Amino acid sequence: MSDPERRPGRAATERSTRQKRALAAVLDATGGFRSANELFLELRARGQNVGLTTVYNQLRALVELGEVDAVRSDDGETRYRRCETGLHHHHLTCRVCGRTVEIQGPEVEHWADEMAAEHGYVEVSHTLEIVGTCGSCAAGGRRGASRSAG
Amino acid sequence: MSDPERRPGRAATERSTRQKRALAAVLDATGGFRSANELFLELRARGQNVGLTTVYNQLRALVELGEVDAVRSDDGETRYRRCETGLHHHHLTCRVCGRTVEIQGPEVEHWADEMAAEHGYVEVSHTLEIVGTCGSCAAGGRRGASRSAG
DNA sequence: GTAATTGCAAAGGATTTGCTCTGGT
DNA sequence: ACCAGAGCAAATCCTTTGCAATTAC
Repeated sequence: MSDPERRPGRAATERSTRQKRALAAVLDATGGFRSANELFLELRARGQNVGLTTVYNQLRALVELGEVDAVRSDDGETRYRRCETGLHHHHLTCRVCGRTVEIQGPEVEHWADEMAAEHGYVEVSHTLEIVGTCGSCAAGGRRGASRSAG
Repeated sequence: MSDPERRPGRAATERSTRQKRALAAVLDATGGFRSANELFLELRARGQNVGLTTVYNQLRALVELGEVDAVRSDDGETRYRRCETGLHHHHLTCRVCGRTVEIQGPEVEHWADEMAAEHGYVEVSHTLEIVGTCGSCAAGGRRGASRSAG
């Protein structure tokens, strides 16, 4: 009995493998968010054949460990990127170009906890997403018509 | 050939139908976000049998028309709610029994706008969801739900 | 040696599309 | 009548799971 949360066959982070190292390298090399598939492709491009399943498994493990950030994009994909800070933070995303900025708000965290406590809620967690049009996109006169087909 | 954007068989908003009215009614009745399936089930509960496909089609059309807001939740579902043109409130939801409390936070609204402005973002909107375990549920059978991040 | 890990094949779940029938105007 | 709209069935897309083979330690 080691970890009651672990299911057989699913990845954890106990042993160092070629695949884990390769994925970590790609995550390090890319500053922004990437979908699991993009990471998978990038690994191939680097000559590191890592199974898509493994990419997903590792990504999930990393998210649980808080080492990677996961965000759902409008088209249904989950995009990942290495966390810049281990702290809890939120994202400010541009609805046109997708540029994302990590922001922190102690006030918000506090407010959320306070509200929850006030109503007798415990084990609270929250999600806050801010979407807007970034300066460049707003200036470029580009309409927010990035909404094309999926 | 009237609307070049429209594909055959897909819903628009030209004719009034029983289904559209039913969906609109449910959206009106529920202040918060609901998944397509929840709306579908709610319609059934009301004795209004509307196909799930139709719910999806209408929801999509409404989102495109800007009458409904769509947000992706962490578990992969898209949740919808009628757009409110005024100050919106947030929801504090119990992860066990689903009890929901409406809360308002002028500070948060302000903070979000401030953050966005600070980074040069305009036309900002945000979504905030707080999830926890309410008093009753915490007192009763507790679960080791480890939902984090957000 | 042995449990952790990989990754193919297949399953799953949400959402969309093909297509045909229904119904609003 | 005529075409927007409804909705079943099947297809898609992203992600997870079953499980046998592989590999780190």
